[in-house]
Amino acid sequence: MTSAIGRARIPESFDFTFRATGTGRARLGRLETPHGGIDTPQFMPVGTQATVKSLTPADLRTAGTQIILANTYHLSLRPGHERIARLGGLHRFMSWDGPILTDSGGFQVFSLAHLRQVDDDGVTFASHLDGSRQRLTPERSIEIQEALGSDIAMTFDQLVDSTQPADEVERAMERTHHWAGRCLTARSRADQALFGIVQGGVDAELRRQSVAAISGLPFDGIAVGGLSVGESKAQMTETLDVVAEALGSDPRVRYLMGVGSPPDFFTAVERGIDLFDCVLPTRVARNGQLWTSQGKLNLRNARFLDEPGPIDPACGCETCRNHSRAYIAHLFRAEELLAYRLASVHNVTYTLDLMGRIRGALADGSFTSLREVVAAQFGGAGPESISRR
RNA sequence: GGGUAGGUUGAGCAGGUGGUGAGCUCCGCUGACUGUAGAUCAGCCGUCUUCGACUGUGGGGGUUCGAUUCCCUCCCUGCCCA
Repeated sequence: MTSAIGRARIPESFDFTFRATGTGRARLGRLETPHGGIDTPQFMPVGTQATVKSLTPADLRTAGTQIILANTYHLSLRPGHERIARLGGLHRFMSWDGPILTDSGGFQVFSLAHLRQVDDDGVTFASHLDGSRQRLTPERSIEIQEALGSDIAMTFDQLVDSTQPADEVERAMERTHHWAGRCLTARSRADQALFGIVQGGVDAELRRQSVAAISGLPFDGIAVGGLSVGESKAQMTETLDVVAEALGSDPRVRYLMGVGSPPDFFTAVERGIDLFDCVLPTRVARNGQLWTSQGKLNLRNARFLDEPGPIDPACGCETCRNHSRAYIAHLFRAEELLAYRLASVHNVTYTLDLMGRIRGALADGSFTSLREVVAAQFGGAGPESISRR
């Protein structure tokens, strides 16, 4: 094998083909991986700890899942990536034989900010489980992801929220660029793709610099990170415009990390995004919020206790075929575990169905009207800004 | 029948031994959630004309400038004894 950093081609078992659709920069594509193909635009349910919370692999399959996301940081702490490797790798461990993308732990640099210290070489965490000192570097992240055996690994990056001063955003971006090169050097598996991550906050010039730096490296895909972390919708849209313009005709698959809501998908697909992941569909499901052809429902609201119909008459998921709103509302009140599964089954199905509808609309030219329908259901363009605790 | 401990806002409690009881936890109502330390978090949760005001400590009466507190009486509940 040639040195990893010099390899410009996607690993042998990977392939991404796409075609322009005539709708903005939107593309229709197909990404092949060792564990199966992915139709794009596509959404990846998040299974941080080797499980999409409350769902079985069979549930995921039935919902139409083509690829899931799992997490380097969490799995390295528990049960440990070496243990997962000994048990045959992540696919066998969790009994999911479809494609898996692993996040690098970079997001935890952001979400666990109060438990870590960043330096130019890497990040030291105090484990959220037992406080023990944990070191994550680009090399270490790749080592863990290779042990897990995901189909797609992500580079270790640093993201900052939009409230940070400009020099802090720039410094995190430059670290991300250095770390990107180190990740490429560290990779050793030919059956695992590696995606670079563009950072730069909401500053157009920094984003252009970051696109130039990351797209100039031989990554198998390009991710856009550092969005949906507190900036306004307008800022996210503008940043996606800048990134799309800067990427130009780059043929690699494009992944917008951590997005999103139904209206967000349209914003991003129009700007050339092929892949999404987000905890939103599964997290809000566990908190009683169900996404439907009539918009968002909060099943904790009293009125649902007396409604005999399904969550969404337009949905064919297990939940909607078999259970009433009244029943699910009852399960939430009683804190019965089935509530979480039924709600998650529905929201994942809704989200993946929506992706399918988006692909269909791109194919037949009805994207714009679909976007308007969904925007009407979900309150226009959604919240003015993306909040975060 | 005798004794004893109690009765505080839907429930369970805290507090208060003469000087402004609306405090907590449930329940309930509503909202939030965007590369998951999240089956979580936040607000509200007696009434009203809600930056404030009023009402409320089982019922009634008394003492007092002032009573949840002291006195009388009645009602209700738990436990013990007959």
